[in-house]
Amino acid sequence: MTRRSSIDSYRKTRVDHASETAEDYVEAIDELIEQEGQCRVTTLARRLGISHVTVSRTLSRLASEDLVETEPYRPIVLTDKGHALAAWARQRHELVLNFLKALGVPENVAIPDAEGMEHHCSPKTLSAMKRFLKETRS
Amino acid sequence: MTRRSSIDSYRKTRVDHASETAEDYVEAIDELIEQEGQCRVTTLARRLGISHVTVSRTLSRLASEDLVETEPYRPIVLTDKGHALAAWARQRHELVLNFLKALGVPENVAIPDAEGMEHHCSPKTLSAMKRFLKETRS
DNA sequence: CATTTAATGTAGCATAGGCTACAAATGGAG
DNA sequence: CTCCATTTGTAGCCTATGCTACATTAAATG
Ligand SMILES: [Mn+2]
Ligand SMILES: [Mn+2]
Ligand SMILES: [Mn+2]
Ligand SMILES: [Mn+2]
Repeated sequence: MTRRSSIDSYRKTRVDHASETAEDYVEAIDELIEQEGQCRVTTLARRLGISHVTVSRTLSRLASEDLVETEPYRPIVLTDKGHALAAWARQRHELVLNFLKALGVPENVAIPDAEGMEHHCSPKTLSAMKRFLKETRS
Repeated sequence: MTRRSSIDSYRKTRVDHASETAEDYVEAIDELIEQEGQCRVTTLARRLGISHVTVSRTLSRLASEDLVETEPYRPIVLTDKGHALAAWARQRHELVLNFLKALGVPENVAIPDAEGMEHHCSPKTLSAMKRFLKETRS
């Protein structure tokens, strides 16, 4: 039994990053549909702070992964799978953000930090955060 | 004043990721030098769980950023700048890990999660973690 | 010291995600 | 309906980071 913990940690982080784009996209799409009734490529690009070209290409990949459905010049639609992922990602994001705020991190720092941290929180870490929130609230 | 918070959060996360490789490399190099007296390409590749080819190429970039010094077939050396970054990264990593453990996350989950989360923790988030550790210890 | 093994480097390929410049489609105003 | 502004798509470029296959250098071993 060699020390393979570090290897596994780095691997896990790479895996987290591989799913990060998909999670952030479906999350943003879901929110935009909720807020504006539909999600267009340009709107999404503005929200993510990147060019519409990158968004368009990434959406093709997400479509091939059965997370979104796209038709030329039409609004972006989430598949059932995409919607489920979005719901999960939104819950997790909210939890991590609320946790940081409860820990005493100012909101203007907690918001950007949560955006990155959320993708690296395993179920047990999320549980610990929930526990902390419950204890703090009482 | 439009809602540009999301844009900035995504941007910040992309910036975090851009420095992540450098941070993890110098951190691992520093630890390997401490543990084994020197750091070789192969050893580093084993530790990171990637091929020696990727390590070798990435080291060229880090050398151009004045973080490491490399000579063909020689051990990897950290520059002063690289060593300073390593010291900072190690401190931060340890803090995040200890924080997660103090929060009640089992070590076998805290270790991999900390590896990714560390890169997204702003100074104020780190301060909040330190505060929590102090309060918990007492 | 010759030979084999291990370490390192190099060539070349792939994917993901940035970009600008330009082309084409859509939809609304006149 | 025509024309123009906006949206979307496409071509083509870049960097970072993964890989395998192979070449070369260094080190160990008999
Ligand atoms: Mn995110
Ligand atoms: Mn990350
Ligand atoms: Mn680290
Ligand atoms: Mn790390």
